[in-house]
Amino acid sequence: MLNKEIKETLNKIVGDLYQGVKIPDFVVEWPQDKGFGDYASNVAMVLAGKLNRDPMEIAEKIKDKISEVCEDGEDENLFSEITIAKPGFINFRISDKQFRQNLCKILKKKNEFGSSEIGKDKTVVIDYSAPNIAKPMHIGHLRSTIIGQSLYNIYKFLGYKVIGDNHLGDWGTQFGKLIYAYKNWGDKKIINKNPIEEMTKLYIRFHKETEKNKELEEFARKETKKLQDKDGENIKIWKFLVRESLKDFKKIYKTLNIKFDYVLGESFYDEMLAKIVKEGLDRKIASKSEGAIIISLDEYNLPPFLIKKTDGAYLYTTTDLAAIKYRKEKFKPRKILYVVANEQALHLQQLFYSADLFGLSKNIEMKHIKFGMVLGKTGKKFSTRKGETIRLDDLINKSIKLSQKIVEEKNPKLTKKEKKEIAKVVGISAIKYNDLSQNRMTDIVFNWDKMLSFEGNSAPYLQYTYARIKSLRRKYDELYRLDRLNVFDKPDFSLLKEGAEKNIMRQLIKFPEVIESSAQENSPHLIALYIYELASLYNNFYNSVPILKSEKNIAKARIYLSKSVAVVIKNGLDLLGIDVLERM
RNA sequence: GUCCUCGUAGUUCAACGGAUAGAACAAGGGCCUCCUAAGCCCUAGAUGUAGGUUCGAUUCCUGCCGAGGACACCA
Repeated sequence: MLNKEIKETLNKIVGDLYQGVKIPDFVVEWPQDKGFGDYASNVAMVLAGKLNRDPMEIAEKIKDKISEVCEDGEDENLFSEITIAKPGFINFRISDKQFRQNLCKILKKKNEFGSSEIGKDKTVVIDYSAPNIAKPMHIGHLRSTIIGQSLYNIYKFLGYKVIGDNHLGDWGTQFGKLIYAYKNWGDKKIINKNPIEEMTKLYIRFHKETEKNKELEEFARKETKKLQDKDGENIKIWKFLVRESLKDFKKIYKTLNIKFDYVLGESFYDEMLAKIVKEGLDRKIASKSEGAIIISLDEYNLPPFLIKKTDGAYLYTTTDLAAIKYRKEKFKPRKILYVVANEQALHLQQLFYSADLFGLSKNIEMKHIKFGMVLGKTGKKFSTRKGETIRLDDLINKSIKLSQKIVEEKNPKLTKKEKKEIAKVVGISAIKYNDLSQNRMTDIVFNWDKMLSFEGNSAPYLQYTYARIKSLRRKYDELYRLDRLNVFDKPDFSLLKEGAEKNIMRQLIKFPEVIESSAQENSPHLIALYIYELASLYNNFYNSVPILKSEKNIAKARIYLSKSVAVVIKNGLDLLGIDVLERM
């Protein structure tokens, strides 16, 4: 990757020039204004501060040295020009040859372009989605699910061994409530017809009744305890709920193309919980407090972590600790990423410190990948208990329906089958892209119009760009089908001299760097942003120069440039878990 | 009360401490006898507030104001 090469070169040169000086952190980046060059570095300015000298003077020296190291002759070199600018920037212009070679590389590597081996022999566990059993998946699960899957794809593309784990909420107090409601108010016939639907109603009813009768909480607690003690009837009801829920979840995962390597719910760790707590007590990590067992986190300035309740039942805290232990032993990961909403920040902080105390986090980077919450139109949290949330299946259906209408409008000539397929892909993509294109920690106030946007910076825009290129390609093949010269000759990219073409080539060369930084920052949105910029540059090009109608050799070069763009758009969208379309 | 996250055009979002703060939607104007107008081009419009750190701050630090969230027996 060019940014790394440049950084290395600079490091070496600065090391030579200023021996014995510790080189401070500096960056090699893309200047906002391409007038400055393709890459820029602030190395002279950071050095100037340290050496107390004029940055321009240092920049000049570095520049001269690079010119010495590199030979002249534009075609052989990485750089065609190095300049220095105002406060002390060193700007690099990449030679045309590099750009042309990069096009060849893209066309050769195709769907491998942008991938790497930097993650070789490293394992990363990603914990995402994690819906609760016996409730429909709702809007609140969307971000974790989509962002998690995208991170999964990105790490995999970089050569990591990735373990996707869906830590289902299939254990705990909520089941006491559900079991109580099921036993007392449930009508088996109705429930069997539509299990999750009916159980959700019962759940909501439970909370309503509790407001009138506090005793219910106590009854529910008892049912939970009975379940955890493996009471036959309760286990049976529980199994039924898990089975039915999974059926529903799987439908949604299939639609959204979400995959897991493991689906280890909280119940999976049940056996380990007593041991963990005992170990904690034995090693004096945990202690008794007010009848419960806690891990005191005073030294980290955090509230205590409750791992066993007064009534003897365990909590998700205990389960989460057990899960770390299990993952550490089974997968030996470098990293564990928790793709979980912001509201869990405290819990995860406590969890990570507790894991530290247990010595579980040695050599493992545990990270909370947070995101803002999706809020109701009142600007407050949606409440499942009050039944006000938006169901994921409803959202998906609504989006597909809307996109169906738009396909009909825009492209009535397509066959019915095609329209249906396009509507499905576009509808789902729009929802995904809406989330993945922003890294916002701010909460999202849910809004149908924004969620289902099909214009501007949206998935359909990118898919449209891709489909356009595919269409060009089909026409091109037809046009030159019998032209030997054009069939066998390689494209001559040196014919690409337009500004719009250069802009595209500049953008294409960045792709591998973007993927790497998106993994580093755990931010799929960097990829989304990048593809959007690429598509935008391409559409500008498309509208400003003729492609098929230009001179034969230029047409060929432009077609292959277009093809490179299509490859990169597809690779990028793949990483986001978004499908492309041949036509739309 | 303590802690966490966030305040950027009318709206939704960009900008590893860098050069003139970028887009999209909405508003106004233009571009289909020409490769997909789900597109392209042009116009107007923003860093909550007061300080500090430095060559340089939307970004880092502190105070204030505002929004959301969390704060031991739910997950």
